[in-house]
Amino acid sequence: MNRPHTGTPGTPGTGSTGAPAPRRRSAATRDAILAAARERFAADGYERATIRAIAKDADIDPSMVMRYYGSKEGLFAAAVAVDLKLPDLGALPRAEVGHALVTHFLALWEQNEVLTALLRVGAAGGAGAERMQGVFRDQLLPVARQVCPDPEQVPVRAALVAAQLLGVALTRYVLRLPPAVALAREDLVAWLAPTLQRYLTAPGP
Amino acid sequence: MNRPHTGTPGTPGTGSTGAPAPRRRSAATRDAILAAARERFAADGYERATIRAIAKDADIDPSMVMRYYGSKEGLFAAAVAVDLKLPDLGALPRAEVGHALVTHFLALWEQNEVLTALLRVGAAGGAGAERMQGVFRDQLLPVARQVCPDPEQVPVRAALVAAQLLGVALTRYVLRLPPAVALAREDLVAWLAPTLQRYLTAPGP
DNA sequence: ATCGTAGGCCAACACTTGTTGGCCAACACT
DNA sequence: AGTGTTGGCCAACAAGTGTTGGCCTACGAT
Repeated sequence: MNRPHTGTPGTPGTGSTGAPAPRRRSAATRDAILAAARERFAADGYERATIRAIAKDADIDPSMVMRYYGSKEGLFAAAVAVDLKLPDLGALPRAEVGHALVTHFLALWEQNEVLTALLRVGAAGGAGAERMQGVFRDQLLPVARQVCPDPEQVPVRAALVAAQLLGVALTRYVLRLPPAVALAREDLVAWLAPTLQRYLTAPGP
Repeated sequence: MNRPHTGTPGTPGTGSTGAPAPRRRSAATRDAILAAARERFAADGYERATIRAIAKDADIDPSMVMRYYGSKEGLFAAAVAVDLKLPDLGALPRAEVGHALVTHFLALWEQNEVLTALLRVGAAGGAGAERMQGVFRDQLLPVARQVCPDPEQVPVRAALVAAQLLGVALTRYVLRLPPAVALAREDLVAWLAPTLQRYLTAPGP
C-alpha cells in the first residue's frame, strides 16, 4: 500500500550503552504531529482534519507526516491508540461498580481528547467503527465479565453499558447539548451510577 | 451564496383548478434525489457522501442536485428534515412513559434512515451538531416538560433521556457493536424502559 | 402548428486533498 | 577532515470535489 521509501525509522535500537536513551531529534517532531493530529481529529473528524492542517499545527511540512506515519490512516491509527485503563472491578464491592465506572469514564474523557477523536471518527463509520468495536471487545468486555453473574449475558450487559456511556459522551462532548454540558459532574455520576449498576449486576429482565 | 440561476422551482402553484395536483415531472426526480441522499448520508456521513454518488444512485446528473437544492448543504438540510412525531406523553399513565418512549424511538429509527444520517453527520460536528441541538430543543424538551415533576429539572431529564437513546442508536445502528445489534428489540425495550422512566419521573438525586 | 419554458445532460472550471520524489543542511562517527 | 545518515523542506502530481454555464429536447399552452 505504501512504499518503503526510507522506511519508517522505527525504534532506533539504543545501542550498546544502557544510557538514558538519547531520544532522536525526530521523536519530538513525531510527538508534535501526534498531538496536533489528536486535536484536529477530535475537533474536526477524520475527513475535515487535513494532513496539511495538522502539519501546520505541528509547524512542520506535510510530507513529514507521510514519512513518519505512511498515510493518513496510519497517522490516525497511531493517534488514537486508546487504553481505557479500566480498573479491576472484581476487586471492588459489587455495589460500587456502577459508581466506579462512571467516574473513571468521565475523568478519562475530560483529560484526554483521544476519546473524543475516536468517537467522532467511529461515528463516521468504516475503519473508525471497527476500531471502536475493537476497544469494546478487548477492553470493556473483559471487565464486564468480572462482575456479571451469568457469563452468557456478559455481551449484552457490556453493550448496554457502552450505550449509556457513549451516549453521555456523545451528547456532552460531541453534540454539546447545552443541558448535558451544564450538568455538574457529580450530578451526572449520581444519575448514571444506578443505571450502570443495574445493567451490570441486576438479574436479567 | 448560491445564485438564483433559474431559481428553485418551488411549489408550482396548482393553478386555478382544485384538481389532484398534476405534480410536475421534476417532483419525482427531486424525491429520488432526496431518497438517495438520505441513504448515502446515512451510510457514509456528510463528507464521504459525494454529490456525484448521490446523483448516480438517483440516475440523474450531478448538476440537477445543484439546480434543485442549491448546494450540498442545502441538499443535506432538505434530506434530514426530522420530525420525531413524539406521542403525547401527558395523555399516558405516568408509569408507562418510559416504555412508550423506547418503543417509539426504536420503531422510528428502524423505519427511517434519516435519523442515522442525522446522527452520523451530527457527530461530525459543525452544522450537523447544531441541527441536532435543534431537534433536541424543539421536539424532545417539550415532551419532557409534560411528564417532569419539577419544571426546573426538565432540561437535565431530557438530556439524560437523549444520552441513553442516542447511545443505543449509536452502538446499534452506527458503530454496530455486535451484541447491540444482536439484541432483540423486546429485550432492549425491557432494559431501557426502566432507565428512561427513572430519568423522567423519579425524584432528583 | 408554434413557441416559451421546464427538465435534463455535458463539459468544464477552480480548488483541495493525499501523496511522492528530489534536494539540501546539520549531525555523528571514524 | 570526510562521509554516510538523519531530519526537513519544496514543488509537483493525480485524483476527486463542489460548482457552474451552456446547450439540447420534449412538453403544455396558445
